[in-house]
Amino acid sequence: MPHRLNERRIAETALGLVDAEGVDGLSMRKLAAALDVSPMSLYTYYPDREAVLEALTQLVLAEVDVPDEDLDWRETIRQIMRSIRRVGLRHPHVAPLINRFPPRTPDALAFVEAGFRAFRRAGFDDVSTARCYRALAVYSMGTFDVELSGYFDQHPGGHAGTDSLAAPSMERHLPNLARIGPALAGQDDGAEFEYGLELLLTGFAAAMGAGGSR
Amino acid sequence: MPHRLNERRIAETALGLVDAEGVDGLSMRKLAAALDVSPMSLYTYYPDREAVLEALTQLVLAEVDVPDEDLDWRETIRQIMRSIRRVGLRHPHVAPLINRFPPRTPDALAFVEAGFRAFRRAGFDDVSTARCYRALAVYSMGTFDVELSGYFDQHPGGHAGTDSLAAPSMERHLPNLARIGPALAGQDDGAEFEYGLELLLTGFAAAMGAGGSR
DNA sequence: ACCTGAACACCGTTCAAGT
DNA sequence: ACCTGAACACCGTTCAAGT
Repeated sequence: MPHRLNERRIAETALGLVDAEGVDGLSMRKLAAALDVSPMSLYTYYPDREAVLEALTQLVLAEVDVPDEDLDWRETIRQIMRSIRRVGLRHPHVAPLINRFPPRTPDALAFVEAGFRAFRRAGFDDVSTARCYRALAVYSMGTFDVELSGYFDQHPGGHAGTDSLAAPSMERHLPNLARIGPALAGQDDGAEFEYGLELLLTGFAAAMGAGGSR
Repeated sequence: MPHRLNERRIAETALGLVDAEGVDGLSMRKLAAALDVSPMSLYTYYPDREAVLEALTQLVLAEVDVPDEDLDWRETIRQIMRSIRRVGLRHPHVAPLINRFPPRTPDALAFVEAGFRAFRRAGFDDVSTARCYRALAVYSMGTFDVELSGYFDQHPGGHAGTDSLAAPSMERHLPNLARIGPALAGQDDGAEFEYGLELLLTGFAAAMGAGGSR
């Protein structure tokens, strides 16, 4: 009765390691050590390290909340998108993996199905729904990219470049960048997320009204 | 007169390796071999592998075209965004790096400055310009994520899952996903990109008219 | 300063073998 | 089937040394 290894326990332990030390901090050897087994025993359950990363991503995607069924389609999408963002903020090191591995397990697909249901209830046809889903996927992934890796923190003109030696030369050659930098650095992540989200929802609604499906 | 090593030549050779073999295919040892020097000589020019990846990304960002100055602001943004997408398609293995490393060199920042100029000419204030720029950054990065890694090709309900053994059970438990899958698989990347882009531009224009800056 | 070879501390995964 | 230890073919980077 030694170790009771199984797919789920391996994925959960791997998720803990990635949350704690980042994706690069997850090695098959460290994972095995954390489970108190030999490295090669993991290969009974997963063909390679990539499969472990995919599996741990499914666990995280399953954390996305499914809204109540009686909501307006806009509010349903808002709640799903906000929950996705919260999950990303809770697992910042997993966010890049979410952008690589689509949901696959039934638990991970629950929020996708819920979103599709909302569009259908609202009268969107399948092609329009696919189009909206794609736009929302693009938006959540892009949000992870800019928000969770401090993209604008390192962006010249933002906080980083302001008081560097290069600043005078930047004002000369890139005056607009220099002027807009502070506005970029002062952005509120949550507010910008809501702004873009409403912009998408408004666009979807307009396409609907113009004859998207009826 | 041996090797004439320098920052740029290293970055260009590294870009060639990444284009050919992917990010994982770039090792300091292989890069050194391609330049016919010892691995450690690279560390005279770059502190570590990460810095080499950042440098090669700057080279790629510098490939983005800067539109003519006499264009409408919408058309300026369209042309910049399309050029970014083309650059990503030309260097698919570099796209994930573009999502991690902001433009830093003057050449890489040229298109950013051009975009800021266009917004300014159109009367956007700095805060609105920063907001639009962020939304466009989110959009281009999300586009790279979904388009260049075949996100929807592996997505259940799309091409992959259709004729698998799990299909019947999926139709039972995730009926909307099953129905919308084909529409997702049939999407035209270019058309969807244009759709989302117009949606953003329309939203920006509406915010302007409603008193964004005047 | 620029470049080197040797070494250190790791990797993922294959293999042959055990139960 | 499940798990093991040893080995292979790599890594990035430190170090001490050369010019």
